[in-house]
Amino acid sequence: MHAQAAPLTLPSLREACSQCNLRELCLPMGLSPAELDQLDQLVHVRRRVLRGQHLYRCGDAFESIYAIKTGFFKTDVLLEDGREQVTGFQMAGEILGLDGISTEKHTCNAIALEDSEVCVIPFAELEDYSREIGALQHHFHKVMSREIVRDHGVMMLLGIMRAEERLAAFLLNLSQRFLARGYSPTEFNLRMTRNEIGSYLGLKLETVSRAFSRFQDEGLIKVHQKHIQILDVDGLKKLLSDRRT
Amino acid sequence: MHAQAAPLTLPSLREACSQCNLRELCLPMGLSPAELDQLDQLVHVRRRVLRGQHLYRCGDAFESIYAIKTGFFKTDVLLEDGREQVTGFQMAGEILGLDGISTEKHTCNAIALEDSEVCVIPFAELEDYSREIGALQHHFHKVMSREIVRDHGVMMLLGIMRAEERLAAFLLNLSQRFLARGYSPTEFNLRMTRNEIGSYLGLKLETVSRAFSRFQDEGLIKVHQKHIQILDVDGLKKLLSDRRT
DNA sequence: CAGGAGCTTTGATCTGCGTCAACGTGAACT
DNA sequence: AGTTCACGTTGACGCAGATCAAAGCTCCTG
Repeated sequence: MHAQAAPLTLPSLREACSQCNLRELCLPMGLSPAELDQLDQLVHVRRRVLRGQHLYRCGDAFESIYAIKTGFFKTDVLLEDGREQVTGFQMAGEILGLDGISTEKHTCNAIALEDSEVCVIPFAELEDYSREIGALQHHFHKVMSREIVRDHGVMMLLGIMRAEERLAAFLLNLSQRFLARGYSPTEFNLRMTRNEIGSYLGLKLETVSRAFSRFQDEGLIKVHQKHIQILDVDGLKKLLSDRRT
Repeated sequence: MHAQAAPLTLPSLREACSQCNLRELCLPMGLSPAELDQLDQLVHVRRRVLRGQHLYRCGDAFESIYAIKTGFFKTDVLLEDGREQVTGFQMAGEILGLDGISTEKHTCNAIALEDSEVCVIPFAELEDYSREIGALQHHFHKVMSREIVRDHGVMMLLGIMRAEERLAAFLLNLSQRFLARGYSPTEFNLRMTRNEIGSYLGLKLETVSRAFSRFQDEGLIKVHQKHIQILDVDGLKKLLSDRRT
């Protein structure tokens, strides 16, 4: 079927949830120290996924969800004719695989955009722990709900925004997520190609490229290939609210 | 704030989950009779929502999710400038309000498209019962996951399909859902306007209207105002696969 | 049953983004 | 240092769907 990195059993608990610096962004958010110790039992396998490799594919049996420890992913759905809809970009602390719960098969592909490492969370066990730890149960529900809200945001992008609004919203969203992870919100490297951005935003790569150039001409950002510097956050935000009728 | 129908305490258990004819579509799906009896304790308020009224609004505090007992809803997000993105249409047996879990505020509006009745499911209590009834917990997770998968489908509609493909997909989706509820999959009344369909599909109402007319000219459907008759299901399906490059 | 409001249909025209094409750029090889 | 290849930029042109406009249909209300 498909090449899959060998699962990696944890040699120690040094990197267990309780010690992980992502714990306040990730699934263990808001758990007490005692509860956190319980959670350390849950995550006992980690998996390395090299750039370009699939973490899972559409149609794969669903058994686990994944928390990104390091790296960057995209999820996409492919049509028979080869067209691709990128449904999201995920970074450290975010959860992958929630789509598989409903049918017990994954319904999209998850592909690493850089060398990455994920914590494998066996779903049946997560449900067991959730029944014991109310805070975990509740937080997991929040994670799923957040994904639904995020999807609604993407629908708005795709349904009612024009090209430049979409790209501005995209940049601002990345910016915030980098900030939340302690990185610069104004200067970062894109991990995805123009084509992937376009596929996410419902645009062609040429349109994405032109919009980047336009933003640069207007002094909103500085772009050099994948390197982005945001010079005028408010200017970008204004693009979102200043919508022509 | 906003007008709200008075909650309706159940006078009897005649319409409790265990007796409800939607139980195999709705939250109680797959529960044992004993578990079903437990669930009857959970749903003790029902609410009537007249056509055009809001079940909840964006910004309202989140306390409950809702199972549609009868009727038809839309959910939407409004932009300051008045533009609307319809994020979904919901019918009997489907669950509303999952978006509110993440922030404890609703992030969209839910509006009845016909006089409707919903079962109010206090969310904190649902979580309590979920911790006791594994099958309920698991099914609730499936419901949330299904919503995520559905959203991905909408992204594909909006991101990569052309106008007629979107409308065909929309009609086929409605058709299946009516079938699952024991109604004719080939003849039904739309509860939403052309404008609402357009807003859902990322199209203008004129484009929706034209696409309906074209489908009719091609003998795929018969349309008269809100009444739809599907004459050639396979023809509609073919529209989805026969995508031009 | 007249008048009007809301929705739908249809035609004419416009435009934002897609498409096609050519060229530029940088990183990873030899 | 030169070659290659994937990715990005830019320009010219075309088209799907938006916009503008007008008229028709249905169902309400007085």
